[in-house]
Amino acid sequence: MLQPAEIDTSEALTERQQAVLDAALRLLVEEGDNLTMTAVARRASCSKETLYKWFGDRDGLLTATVQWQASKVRVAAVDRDTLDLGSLTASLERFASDWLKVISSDTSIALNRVAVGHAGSGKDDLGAVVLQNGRFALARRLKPVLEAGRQAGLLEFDDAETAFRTFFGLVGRDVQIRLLLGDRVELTEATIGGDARRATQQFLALFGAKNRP
Amino acid sequence: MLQPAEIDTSEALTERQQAVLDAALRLLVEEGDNLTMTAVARRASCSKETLYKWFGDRDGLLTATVQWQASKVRVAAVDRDTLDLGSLTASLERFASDWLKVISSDTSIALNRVAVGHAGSGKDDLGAVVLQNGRFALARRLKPVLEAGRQAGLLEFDDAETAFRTFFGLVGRDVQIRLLLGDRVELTEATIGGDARRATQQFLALFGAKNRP
DNA sequence: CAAGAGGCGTACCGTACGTTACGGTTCGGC
DNA sequence: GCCGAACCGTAACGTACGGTACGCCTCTTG
Repeated sequence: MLQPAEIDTSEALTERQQAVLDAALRLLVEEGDNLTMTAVARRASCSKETLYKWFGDRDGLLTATVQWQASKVRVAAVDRDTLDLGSLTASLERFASDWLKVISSDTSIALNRVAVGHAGSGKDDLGAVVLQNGRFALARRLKPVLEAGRQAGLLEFDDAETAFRTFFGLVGRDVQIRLLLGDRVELTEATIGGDARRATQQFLALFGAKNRP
Repeated sequence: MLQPAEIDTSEALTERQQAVLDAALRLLVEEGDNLTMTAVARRASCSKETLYKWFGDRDGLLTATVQWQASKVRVAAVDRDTLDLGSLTASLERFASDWLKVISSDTSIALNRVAVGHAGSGKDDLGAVVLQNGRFALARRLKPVLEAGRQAGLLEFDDAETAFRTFFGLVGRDVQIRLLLGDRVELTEATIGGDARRATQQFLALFGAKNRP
């Protein structure tokens, strides 16, 4: 397991700095890891000296960019006052659909690509950041729902982590690795919805309580 | 979908050339994508000129290395003369276990990392090569087993591709992306075996025929 | 043994890019 | 209106690395 790498999203970012990071982000999506500091400066209409003053060096800029994007995708957790099979199903489908939308987005693909590329040559911890705000953030948001489902007698499982990982696998399947490797998987709004429903039904078939309350 | 990118594994590789590629492979595992031609030459005890003569340029060397590794992991397909639930289960577990072993190996992680890094900046087609010899090769080997299971009345599904992708998801779950991003997932022989059994049971629960023959 | 090919080691070139330095401009505060 | 700080644009520096050239060695072939 990696370090918590807790992100304090605020960190006092100026409007201007956020704009610069947005520019860097757009450039990252277009150019991948071979963006240059000069290009970022030009795109953001700022000087390189400012970039170095604000972010230290190239790696600093990259991590700041990744964290900045991460701070934007924070999705609201689902409310669970009245929990019946219908609302549980809806929640799971919503999570699945949101997740598929995220991992198939241009920015997510670009960010994961550079993070994967940087992992191993342990210069920075982009991988940890992406992991924390991707896979682990999803787990943190979904597990309460699973626990609530178990409390309500709708789900049966021993370990929430294992249940979550199964759901994760049923939803994502081969999509993320294929996208990262450059395969153009067709993911329209419709197929995402269908996949979300299918994954949810499969999950319920595996972990749904046999005798409902 | 990417181009077929059919690999002719032989391509007349000299013993010496294979040795050079092995050196490059080892270096790739150690250094990641920032290996230099000089380092490869030194490690392989050959001159850079030879590298360029044999492989054209850096990308050529990389693709040759990836293909060379790919040509080594070709796993034998399972025989299926007597197909009952026991042998089908064993086959599936074996596939799952082999697959987990592959994706958690150092070389696979390194290769996937550089392929992911290169995808998008469409210089070469490392992503296609890795995909063909990874995810798609697995599908080609596993689908006949699934079809045979259906023929024998042990499995029920409409689309073999969909069934395969579900199996893929149940086996891999979050393992590959976590490994690629640098998370140190604990994957001992024992846990791999357990995961393979669990995934297989879940798959059978979802796609096993209700009334066995 | 002579000739030539293939290959090793190394020096070298060109370039791209990270990083730094500097002059000019805007802008808020006195 | 003046001062200093922040910042823009750009030029300059240093280095790392992809790619090439060349001299020397070794081994095969006639």
